[in-house]
Amino acid sequence: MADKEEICEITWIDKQKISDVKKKIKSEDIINRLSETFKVLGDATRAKIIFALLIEELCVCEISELLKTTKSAVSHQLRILRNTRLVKYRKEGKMVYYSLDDNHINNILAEGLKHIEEK
Amino acid sequence: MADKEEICEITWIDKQKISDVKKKIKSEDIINRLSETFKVLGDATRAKIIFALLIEELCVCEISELLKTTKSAVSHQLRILRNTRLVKYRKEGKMVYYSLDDNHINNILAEGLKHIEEK
DNA sequence: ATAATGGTTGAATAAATGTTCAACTATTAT
DNA sequence: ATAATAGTTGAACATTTATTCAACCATTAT
Repeated sequence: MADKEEICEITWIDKQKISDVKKKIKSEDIINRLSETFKVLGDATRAKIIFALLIEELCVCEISELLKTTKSAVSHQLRILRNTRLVKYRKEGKMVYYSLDDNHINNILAEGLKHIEEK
Repeated sequence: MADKEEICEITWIDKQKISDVKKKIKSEDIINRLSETFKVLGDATRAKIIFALLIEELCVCEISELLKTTKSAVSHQLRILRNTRLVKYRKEGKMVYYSLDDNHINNILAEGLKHIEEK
């Protein structure tokens, strides 16, 4: 009961709870990497790109036409999607065609949709 | 074939593709709301709070102790989680206990974990 | 070789975001 | 009533982040 004032008033129970949760919680590293992934999906432009690629592969020019933004902006966002292994690409002459590079994306999006459709 | 230069060189096919994707893609509104949800999960502090609440309900003081941050910072993030209906709370005396308020969170996180564990 | 087009990149700018700090409310104990 | 504690809130600050712009590379056509 030494440092009662430090962590709420219910010190003893509190310490039990805290250390219990600390043991059971996912590792800091995993949580950080997971939140990084969600952060990537958490931008409207990138989300639109992904939903478009869910339908079929597209080149940068087509994506920028679709989103009504510059090729540069699209390219910047595609780089982020590439780095997080969410999209892959193939070159065909001058064109670069992007497509999804993760089987789980569909499931992640589907679960997210359930949340927003619920309330 | 009027505005060939505007959208890549393969104008005709391009227009077909674009309008096809435009028809099939999820509505702007849904994509925006979905990316908003992912944005909430895309912050390390909020993600840690959620993973902690996944184990058991906790008061603000316990969460701040667990994350080694101020109660203020935690409270600010909890407000965001409240507004997006990811957590709920109950008051007990001076304490406010938070818990998860969405059955889908588990699934969303699980799908996200599959992605980061894959590569 | 030169021009034109698709795409990438880095720097700069503007907007969004997270934490801190101080002041505040609400509840409990003295 | 007063003090103490749990929690919330708004403003300020620093950091991050997305878009724009210009310059650049790569590929194809003339």
